[in-house]
Amino acid sequence: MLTRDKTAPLVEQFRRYLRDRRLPVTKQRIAVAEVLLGSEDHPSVDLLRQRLEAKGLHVGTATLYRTVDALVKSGLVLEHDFGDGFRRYEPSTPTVEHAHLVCRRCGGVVEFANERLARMLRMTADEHHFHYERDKVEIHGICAPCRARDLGSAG
Amino acid sequence: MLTRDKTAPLVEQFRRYLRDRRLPVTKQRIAVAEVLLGSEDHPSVDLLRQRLEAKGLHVGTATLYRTVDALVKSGLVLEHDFGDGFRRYEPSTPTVEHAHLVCRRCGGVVEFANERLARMLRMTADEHHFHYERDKVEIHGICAPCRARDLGSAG
DNA sequence: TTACGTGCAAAGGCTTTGCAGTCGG
DNA sequence: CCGACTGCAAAGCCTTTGCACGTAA
Repeated sequence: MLTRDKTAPLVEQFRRYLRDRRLPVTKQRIAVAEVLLGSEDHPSVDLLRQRLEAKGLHVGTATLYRTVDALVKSGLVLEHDFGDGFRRYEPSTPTVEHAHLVCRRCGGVVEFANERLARMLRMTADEHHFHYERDKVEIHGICAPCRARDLGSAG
Repeated sequence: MLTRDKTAPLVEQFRRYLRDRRLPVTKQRIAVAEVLLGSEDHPSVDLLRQRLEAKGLHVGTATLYRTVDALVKSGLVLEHDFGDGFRRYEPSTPTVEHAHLVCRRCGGVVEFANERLARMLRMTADEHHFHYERDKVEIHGICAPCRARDLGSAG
């Protein structure tokens, strides 16, 4: 399966991360890693739980949160807060800088990459003698499908 | 007092906003509006409560949250979530586009304006057939004073 | 074996809601 | 007067913590 091909090496990296600091590689941790690192969207902890459940895997809430934390600390996963009242996560693809288009109608998130934008932000940080660590760029509004739906029904 | 001069008209706008939709102009609402619209930083609800208390004004939690909501809906106040676990607010100054530099050491927030950045984001939204409503740009890292402190104590 | 993980349930922190009493217009 | 507001307290939601038991190495 093609998806497996992309996910497996990431899970392997997580295994290494755990081994390197002499932390046990448990089935729960691997289950969470596989589901999250194999996600192509921005799932919340609750959504991850649902996906695990769907695969017949039950992982306790605390373990789920703790494992997601570990994945974030390992650098393999990015944490987001789009203002939904909960956090969302995504596998981090270190080479591609990207920001998010967040639709307030359907809650959908589309990614976009922009080199110039990234450079501009680093420059700005420099200008303010601010040590850049990371940035967050979001555009909030209505996505194309939702716009079309609006036009279809109301206009 | 000079600060008063900037705040008063904003409070007046809020009064109008309330009157326009036949909502009561209560002393609590005006108290919250004065403190929030007069803030030059990004206070949380809890900080607003402290500032009100300091002025000898007690406003119930629910009322405080509801009034802040009203101020956000009126467009006079912007809501932020910098990932502290709570929301922060600031008077919106519609003419000045600005983004935030958030220090993860001291929690301080510095604003910066960037026309080009703003234009670029609108363009990006367009390219994705996304209806732009607002954006959120944050740079996270360590601010100059905290960097200096680090260098001073750690070498 | 032993340190760390796991799951459950309880606690926490911020925010919202329900309701009796109160007040602006 | 009436509809909306206020304050308190309780509930809600996501997340973290405490603890007895289990498991990777």
